[in-house]
Amino acid sequence: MKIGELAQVAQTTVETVRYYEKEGLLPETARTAGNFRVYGPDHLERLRFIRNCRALDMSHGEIHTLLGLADRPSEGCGAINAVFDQHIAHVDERIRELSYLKEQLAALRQRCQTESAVDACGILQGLAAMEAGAKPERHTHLG
Amino acid sequence: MKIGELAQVAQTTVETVRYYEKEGLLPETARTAGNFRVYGPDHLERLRFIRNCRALDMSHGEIHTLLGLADRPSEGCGAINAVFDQHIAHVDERIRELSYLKEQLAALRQRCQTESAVDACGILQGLAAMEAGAKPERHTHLG
DNA sequence: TACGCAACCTGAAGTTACTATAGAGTCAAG
DNA sequence: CTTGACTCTATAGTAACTTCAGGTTGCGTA
Repeated sequence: MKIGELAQVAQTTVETVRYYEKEGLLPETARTAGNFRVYGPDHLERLRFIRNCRALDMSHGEIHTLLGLADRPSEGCGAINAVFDQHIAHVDERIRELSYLKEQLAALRQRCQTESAVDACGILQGLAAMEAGAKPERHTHLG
Repeated sequence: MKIGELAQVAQTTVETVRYYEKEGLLPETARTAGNFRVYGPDHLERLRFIRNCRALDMSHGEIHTLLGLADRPSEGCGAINAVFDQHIAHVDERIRELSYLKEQLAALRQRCQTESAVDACGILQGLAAMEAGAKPERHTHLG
């Protein structure tokens, strides 16, 4: 099949497929006489794998590692589990960060329940007065 | 004061300050004879405000809107509350998304508790078999 | 056979909020 | 007068794409 069909059955876009090829997540394919990319079932399976990893918010680096490990079946899956566990830790940490943000936001929101004048707006006052301190280091690639 | 001191007291970096100026979040300043930027207390207050908004993961767009509203005190703070509420909704939505991800990840992780061979690794099988479907539309700028 | 149109090709630029680097100028102290 | 810290501008890099410009290919049809 050609790239358009591949993209469609894998629920993604043509541009994304070409991008994955350029990034080395998908291998370069054979071409037709007219220079169109030709794909088979293996490519589809790999693309589905990648899209599923992305749906779980894994980074390209993590996916690349996973694909490499899957291609070397001799090594057992301990390393795979490790990548996975680390990713779960990333998600957990981001959830904790956002929950903390939500608390702060809720506290600020409390400060302006009425349609008052801007000078008296508790939210603006709060935003000006907050002491944020240095930003915490990122341990996750999740935004 | 000069840019280094400003950055230090606002807990950020010189590069970030210059970047905010270029983006229009901070106004252009007066310069010394030697072309160094000169800042006063107003600049510091505005920079602190911006950093606090960023600590709450607001986008530059949101901050720009907020600053604009704060500069026009006539209009009351209803619009400010609206920006704020929408941002809270963003954070909420992202927490829900990540919680769902976490469930899926935990379910996959269940499938490989042992140090088995890669061929039998339940995680890889799960990643290949998942039906992710089209990616949900983003209603938030949070990653 | 010629035409139109959808699908394909490459390469480059835009997105967000910075961070990092290069190369040059300024200024106060010793 | 030199050293070193600080500042300046402009440019490129980050992640994971998306968008765009400008040009082929290939199929259906008149």
